[in-house]
Amino acid sequence: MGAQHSAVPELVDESPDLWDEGFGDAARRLLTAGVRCFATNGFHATKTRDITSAAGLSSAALYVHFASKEHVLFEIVRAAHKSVLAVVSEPPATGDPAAHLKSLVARFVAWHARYHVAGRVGQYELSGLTPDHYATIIALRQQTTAVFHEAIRRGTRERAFGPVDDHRVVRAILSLCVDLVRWYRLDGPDSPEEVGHFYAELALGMVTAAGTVTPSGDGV
Amino acid sequence: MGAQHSAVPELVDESPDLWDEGFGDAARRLLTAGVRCFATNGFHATKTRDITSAAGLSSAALYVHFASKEHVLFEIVRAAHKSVLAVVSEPPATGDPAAHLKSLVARFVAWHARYHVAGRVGQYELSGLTPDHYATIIALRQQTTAVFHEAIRRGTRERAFGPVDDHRVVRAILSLCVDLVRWYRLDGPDSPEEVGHFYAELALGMVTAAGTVTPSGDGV
DNA sequence: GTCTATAGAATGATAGAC
DNA sequence: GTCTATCATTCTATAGAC
Repeated sequence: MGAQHSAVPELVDESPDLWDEGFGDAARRLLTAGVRCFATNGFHATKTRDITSAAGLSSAALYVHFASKEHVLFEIVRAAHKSVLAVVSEPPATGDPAAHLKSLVARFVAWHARYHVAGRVGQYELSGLTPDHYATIIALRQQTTAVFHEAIRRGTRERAFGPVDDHRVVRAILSLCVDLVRWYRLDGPDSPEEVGHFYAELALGMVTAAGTVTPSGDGV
Repeated sequence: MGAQHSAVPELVDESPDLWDEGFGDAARRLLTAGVRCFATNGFHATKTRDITSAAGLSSAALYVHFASKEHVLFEIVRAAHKSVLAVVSEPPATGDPAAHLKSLVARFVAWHARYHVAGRVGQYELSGLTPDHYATIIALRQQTTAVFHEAIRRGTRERAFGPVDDHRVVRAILSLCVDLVRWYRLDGPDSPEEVGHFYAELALGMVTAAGTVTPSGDGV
């Protein structure tokens, strides 16, 4: 009952590597193989032999480059979250709050489209991490979330957005943007940048037209 | 390295059972225990003993009620998807396309909030299913998706919505609504119905104000 | 239907040669 | 650094008593 009987479709992944310069060639091949395996079948369903054979190595070779299977997962998840944080931390081209938010969302979404395979692992395989590694990832994720909070707060402060609920809107935008790793395909009709622009407009709509609903209450 | 060392936080789940009337008391306890285990640690990380001990039974008792661990997963996922389909299939109270869509989204979101634990399993553990069972679930999911497509198409047909891209908007709305199972807590500030109403407004904003972006193009 | 005991298979990680 | 061989463990599922 291994990966060979998997019901989930194969993934197309032509995205560039995310790995640190410090990794050698064999280690990078193991990480690349690990992403594919973990994204398709999950961390616990992936056998160390699945990773090593996909990387063209024997089963023992993994332990020359990584302390354990969990360390392979950790390096993948950390690289993904560091890459996302770097992308959202780029200064936007303009000072307008609406354009600022749109630029932020477009970059965030384009990343998740291009790296949708690594994005799945980074979002859905966190339960395979040790508590220490899990805490490290959550800290990185909070830095990314903080960038969105600041963009929203700035828009409301400068009266560019409606009186939206900060936390609810940020959660909604992040949900919208992250979930596309579940369905996006690089061989589909839309490029990562096209999806990014489309979702940027949707996000702006959340903080202007429909986002101006009164916080709490019974929703009437 | 079992569930006892898990890094992920405990889940609060006070939602009613989803199980068919055909299941006896022990089988229902096993399904309820299975949902918690699968949602917290994933299908493959969950051992049959985790489920049976949480249900107050010996490890062999599982096989009296289910053919395998995978069958427990399948019954859980099927029950969740059937319940969702029933909820979105309820006829809305009004004939207005905007109110129709809002009612649909509100019900869909309230379900995912109330059953967020089962919702996680239904969305993120599908790779644990056999190909046959996977196909059964995908068929159920497509019926639910079709309800959203029809609601959007009706709004554009009757000029109540902007000229939105059908598939892109449906995917965006479903992403927004489904992803909340990753973060929603029943002991948080918002009730399932409150989140449902809030997200209904966001979804309406997607098909009116910001949704009227030109399909495809370079996004300018 | 539930239990104890265990068969049988698979897996993460290691030993040691080259 | 890579390999072959294997250990020690863990886990699903079954056998058979009550």
